[in-house]
Amino acid sequence: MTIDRPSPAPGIKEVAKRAGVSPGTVSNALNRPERVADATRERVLAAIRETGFVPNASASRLRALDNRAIGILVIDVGNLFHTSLARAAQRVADDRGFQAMLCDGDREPERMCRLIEFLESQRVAGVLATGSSLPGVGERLDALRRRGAAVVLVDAPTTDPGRCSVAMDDVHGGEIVGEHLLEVGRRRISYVEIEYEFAPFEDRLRGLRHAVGDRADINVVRVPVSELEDERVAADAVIAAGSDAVFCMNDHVAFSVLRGLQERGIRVPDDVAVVGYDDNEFASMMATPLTSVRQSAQLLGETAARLLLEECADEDHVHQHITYQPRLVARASTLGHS
Amino acid sequence: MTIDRPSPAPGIKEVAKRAGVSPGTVSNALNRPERVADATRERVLAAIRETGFVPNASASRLRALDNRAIGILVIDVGNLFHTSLARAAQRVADDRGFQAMLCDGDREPERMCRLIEFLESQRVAGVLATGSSLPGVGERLDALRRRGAAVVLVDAPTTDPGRCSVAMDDVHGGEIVGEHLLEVGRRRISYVEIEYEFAPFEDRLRGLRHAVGDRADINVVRVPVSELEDERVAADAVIAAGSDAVFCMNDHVAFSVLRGLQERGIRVPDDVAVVGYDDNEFASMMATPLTSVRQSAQLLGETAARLLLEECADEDHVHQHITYQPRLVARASTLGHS
DNA sequence: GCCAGCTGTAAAATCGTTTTAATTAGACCC
DNA sequence: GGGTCTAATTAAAACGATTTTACAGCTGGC
Repeated sequence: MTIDRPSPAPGIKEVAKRAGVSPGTVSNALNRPERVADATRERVLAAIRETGFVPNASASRLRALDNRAIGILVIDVGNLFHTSLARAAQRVADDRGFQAMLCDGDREPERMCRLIEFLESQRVAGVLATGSSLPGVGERLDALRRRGAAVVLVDAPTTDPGRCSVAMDDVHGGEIVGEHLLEVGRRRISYVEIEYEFAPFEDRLRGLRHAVGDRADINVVRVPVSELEDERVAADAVIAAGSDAVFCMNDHVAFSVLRGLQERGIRVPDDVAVVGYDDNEFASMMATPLTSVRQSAQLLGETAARLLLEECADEDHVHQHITYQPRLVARASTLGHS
Repeated sequence: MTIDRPSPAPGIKEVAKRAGVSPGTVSNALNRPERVADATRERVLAAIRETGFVPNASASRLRALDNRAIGILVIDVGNLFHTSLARAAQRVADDRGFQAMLCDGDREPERMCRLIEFLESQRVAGVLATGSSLPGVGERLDALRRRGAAVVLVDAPTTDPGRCSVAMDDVHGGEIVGEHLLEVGRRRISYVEIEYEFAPFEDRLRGLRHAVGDRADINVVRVPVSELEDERVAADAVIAAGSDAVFCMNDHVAFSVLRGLQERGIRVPDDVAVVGYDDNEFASMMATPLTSVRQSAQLLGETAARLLLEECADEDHVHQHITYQPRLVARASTLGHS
């Protein structure tokens, strides 16, 4: 038995020879069908099928002037919020014939910087980015933009006239949580966030402070990224502070706080009320359904992608800043069993 | 105020001119530092920093003989199992200096085929793929392999001598669920799967049938992909069949079945026991903690990536087939409140 | 002083496609 | 029948890097 040596990929020249035309015509048959006679086109397509030709994207992009590739950069694909955002954006890109490259920052700012550099090396037409307020990331995105790429920021409400942005109003998100916790009679609130310089998290805290004023004490707990897996760390800090409510900067953290509190025998919401953020698909399924702030990742992703592609296509595109308002979904983790 | 026109990306020639060397030397300074004098190298690196030069990846890949890029193809990044698998693989690639392109099939087999074609057009050195048993996907992967790319299959236990594979023993996974359900006294079992020709799902059913023999009735429920969002569809089918247990082919489906049953007032596990598959991070956090079959996505992803990169590097690499055994994690959804 | 051997750099070829400019072949009109 | 136009195709240049090949400048041994 002979092993079939991997044969090198057939190039446009082999296709041309087989179809009895020149390489240029093959390219035209694929990219500008109107320029080539129907009969020839048929012959070329047949030759492509027979040879299994798949164009070398590197060569195409090197010469072609229009570039139908974009990058989608998310902080953490393991986080459902980012996953749906990315996926919604990708669908939009797909529909319009753009190739989206999904990049996962894995919660590490320097990895995100490396990914932006990767996208720059790919010479993508544009980038849809989350996490622009993380250290170094914004600067790198600016450099990309100066190079001519379209950049749309998600999750960073900005008034930067040089680009588009789509965001949720995180300050308001924090406010409605504050109001809700006051309503259910809480006066000692812990705010749990990842130890991370990330603007939306700061905004949520600011909103919380603003809504609460001096009607409640606020205690801030910062969990190092490395200890995120250990649910007891955050829960213990909350217990130590003697809080009667916890506001977590996202649902994932809230879930682990819920579990940590449960392990310590703390009752939710009787002893401590818990609020999350994002209202992901699991919030309502928890043992104690989680009160959370709903923001539609899908809407954000779609809108951002639409703006990005518009900017990639239109030479004189007008930048926009869109801010959506989140809303509170109250459940048992603050209301008790009703 | 003047708007800075986006200046085109500086090329290797500008860098060369600024450093007072030839373009070839710039390339050598970056890719084969040992060939260039230290002083020259320093000058080149300085010029690169000053110009903000980022190599055009298309041009590099076009000429360069070694290709340090791989593709990671998952069926569904929205599914936590696939997310952790992809991420673990990506970390391995990262560590070894490979650029991984993450591709999300979005649960659509033809989208997966398009993505494989995309990876082929990128001329990646290898692909780590899930879902090879989906219609069309396997064929497309074969074509890719014939072209010379390394392909490692995850989630498809195969004895194909032409490539590596890493998988969980899904038949055994089905068996341990069957045994467990018999142990807790169930005799009318529904197996819920997505309407999808996917080998692992069939294997789990086969294992279930094998373990149960004629000691219990098995009823198969196939949910169309389109109705996955509606939790009542699967739950109602289970209720209609009069089952006292449901085995769902993954945790996501189990969660929605749990919710559907709850909406209908069915008690879990008193009326119906529920078992999932994957044992993802939320299984233990549900209102009724979910009995599930644990398989380490991380282990699969890491191992597969390691094999893939080994194959990309080694000319004469020996193919391996690794199968891991899953184990059952029993919780309240089959045991009741203990 | 000559030549071999070695280093570091430069010049030129190359990768596979797209684009531009040039060419050919008909068609049409007066 | 000559000239103009248009449509279809081809030949060749271009894209921006890497790789190969050639060359210049030293070193050191005889």
